[in-house]
Amino acid sequence: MAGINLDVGSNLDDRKAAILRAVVTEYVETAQPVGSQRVAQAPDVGVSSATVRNDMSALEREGYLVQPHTSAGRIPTDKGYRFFVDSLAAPGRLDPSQRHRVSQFFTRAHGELEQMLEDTSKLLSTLTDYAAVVVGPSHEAGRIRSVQLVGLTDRLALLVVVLSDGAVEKRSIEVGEDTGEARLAAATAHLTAHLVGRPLQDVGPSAHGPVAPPATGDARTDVVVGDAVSALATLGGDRNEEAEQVYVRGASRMADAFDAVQTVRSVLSILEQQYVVVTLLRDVLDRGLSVAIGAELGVATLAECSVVVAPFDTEGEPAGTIGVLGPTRMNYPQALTAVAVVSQRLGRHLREA
Amino acid sequence: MAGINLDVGSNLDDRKAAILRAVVTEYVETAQPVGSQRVAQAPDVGVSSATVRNDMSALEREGYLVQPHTSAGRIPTDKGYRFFVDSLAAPGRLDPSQRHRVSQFFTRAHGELEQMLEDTSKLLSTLTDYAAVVVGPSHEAGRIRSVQLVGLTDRLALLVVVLSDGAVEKRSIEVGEDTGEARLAAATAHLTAHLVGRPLQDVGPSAHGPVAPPATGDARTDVVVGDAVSALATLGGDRNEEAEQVYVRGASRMADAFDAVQTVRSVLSILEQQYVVVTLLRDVLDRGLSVAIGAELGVATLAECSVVVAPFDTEGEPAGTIGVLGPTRMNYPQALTAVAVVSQRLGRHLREA
DNA sequence: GTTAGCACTCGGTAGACTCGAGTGCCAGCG
DNA sequence: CGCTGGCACTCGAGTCTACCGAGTGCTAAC
Repeated sequence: MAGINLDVGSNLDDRKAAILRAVVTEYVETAQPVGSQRVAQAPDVGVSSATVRNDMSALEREGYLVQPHTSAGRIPTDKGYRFFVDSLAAPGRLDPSQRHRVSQFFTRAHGELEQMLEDTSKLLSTLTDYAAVVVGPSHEAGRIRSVQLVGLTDRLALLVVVLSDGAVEKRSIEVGEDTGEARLAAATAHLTAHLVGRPLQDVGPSAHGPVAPPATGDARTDVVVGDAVSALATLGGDRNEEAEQVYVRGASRMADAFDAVQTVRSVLSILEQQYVVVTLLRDVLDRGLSVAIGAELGVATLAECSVVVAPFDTEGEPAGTIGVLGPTRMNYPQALTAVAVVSQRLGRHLREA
Repeated sequence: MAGINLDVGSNLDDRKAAILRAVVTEYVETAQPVGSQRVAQAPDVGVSSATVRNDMSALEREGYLVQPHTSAGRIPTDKGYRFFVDSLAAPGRLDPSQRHRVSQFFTRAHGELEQMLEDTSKLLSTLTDYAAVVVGPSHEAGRIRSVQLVGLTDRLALLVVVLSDGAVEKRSIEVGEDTGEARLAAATAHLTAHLVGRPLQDVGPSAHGPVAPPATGDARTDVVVGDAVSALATLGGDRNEEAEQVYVRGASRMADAFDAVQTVRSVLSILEQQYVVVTLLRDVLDRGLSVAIGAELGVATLAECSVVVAPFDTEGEPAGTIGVLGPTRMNYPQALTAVAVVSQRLGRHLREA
């Protein structure tokens, strides 16, 4: 009956929670270890520094805080940040100037999806002052909407495929010298007749499983068609693996976030590996999180980084992911609202376009 | 008659030149100010350290070297690097392991131009350990090879344009709800008939100058055609300004090159502005240079950087530019050969593809 | 349970000192 | 005459010490 706060590591005293919040807030702002005195001055901590000291040493024992050295202030651990983030209310509103910027951006926005996603990444990066990532829709389920062979030179033709989601892919194929426009047109017609409407995945070099169109009756045309189908197959293959559109912007801002050049270097080099970044975001979402902090990311070189993510969707369907990568010492409330607002508006914008 | 080396700033004594070269080489390697003793040990400087000292102080007077502090070794100035670079023989050969890597790369290389250029940028970056830039061909002179309207949804169609150089561009346009496949096909046929073969630039909204196709006789089809032409016009516009394909890779390597985080930050932020990077490379080439050193770049924040560039061409025609951005303290011989070799092989590869 | 007070810790800074790499200059040598 | 060995000098970097003060943990009092 007496002890309300005997549980270790899960729930905290109201006061301890307030103290922890104060430490996080202060540390995020100043990047300096926070002392009891300063915490005692925080508005929603109505006790003396001595009391704060007691609670802080308890918080340290419970793993929420650490001291860089004896007799220095404290800084939050990953666990401390985690508590802080979990205790945040629903994302608030952006400050007016940022709201304005976001509005401007989305009312002025135009153009193709790719451009849109890239610009969104830039926007998010400037809003938060961290690196931003936007992952576009994966086309896995795309159906072929149009197939066309366009002659470029005597021996070179371009296969252009339009998928149902508006993506356009191309692949050049070599053709025999005597392949005129007529034959290309015939091949195009043949491909169109047999492949439009099918999922890209289904197309492959006949034999086993994947669909290939039947012979046309003209041997040379068949060769062209065959080459085109092979090209289509490689296209389908490519897309499954890693062909998601990824836009990482504002990586340079990571240089401000850390003062060890070595850290900057390793973080940047991660950001250059798009595949890793995508996996990272996906993992976080798969775990049902919207924030991953330090070691939670599971990447050693990102031990000092956190990620804030949100999916966006267009017509009810999940369409992609946006996220922010910053130091663990991140302004989480700000980042969370920025990510939430942008993902929402992006989805809406795409739905309307 | 007597004084052979009275000219200041242009030609140097053989010995002074050797000394300067030694300083540059040594400094590039160690990043430490170079003392007379060490220079005296260099193979092609056959004099004592005292003599070297005299020459070094002369070189300092002439602006090729500076002392960070009295009684420290010397480091090269931009002018010193410039002399060093100008005195280099024609680019040599890569070391065997790198030759191997380049060969591997180009024999295995396949796929579309864009992918090729991006990969080349990565290659160049790993070869040199600096940031690499590849600027693809600008399509300014591209002629329209194919125009096609593909229906995506009831009210959305995609305009797909193939240009003579193999580039594919798309733009979505809104259409009336009752625009069926038939009407799109009609519009496509009409556009094809009137626009294929024309330069993209020439296409515009009728009135003045630019070409627009005549009316079809069907009002609703004309609307679609009109919209498509407008979209084409914006496409042409976009491309002129900044639509060059730019691939900057290996930016993270800049973090190793400097130890001031501030410098890293500003260099990275330049690299993120593709437009600036492209302009930079173009300027260097326009000046007829293949290397620009420090202040020569004309960008204050790149005072500690140098650039090595080379154009590459496909069929005699200049097709693009590749380059490397590193610290002024750069391994110029290495970078020069890497850039030369890669630009040459890239050109050859594209010609053959 | 909270607070004021106090002794204690220890990182960071400033000053004194040393060490040594590197210089400039000079006198002597070939 | 140009090169070289020698020498006095400079000055940054590293080491050591002392000191200050922010911050702590503990204890005794409220």
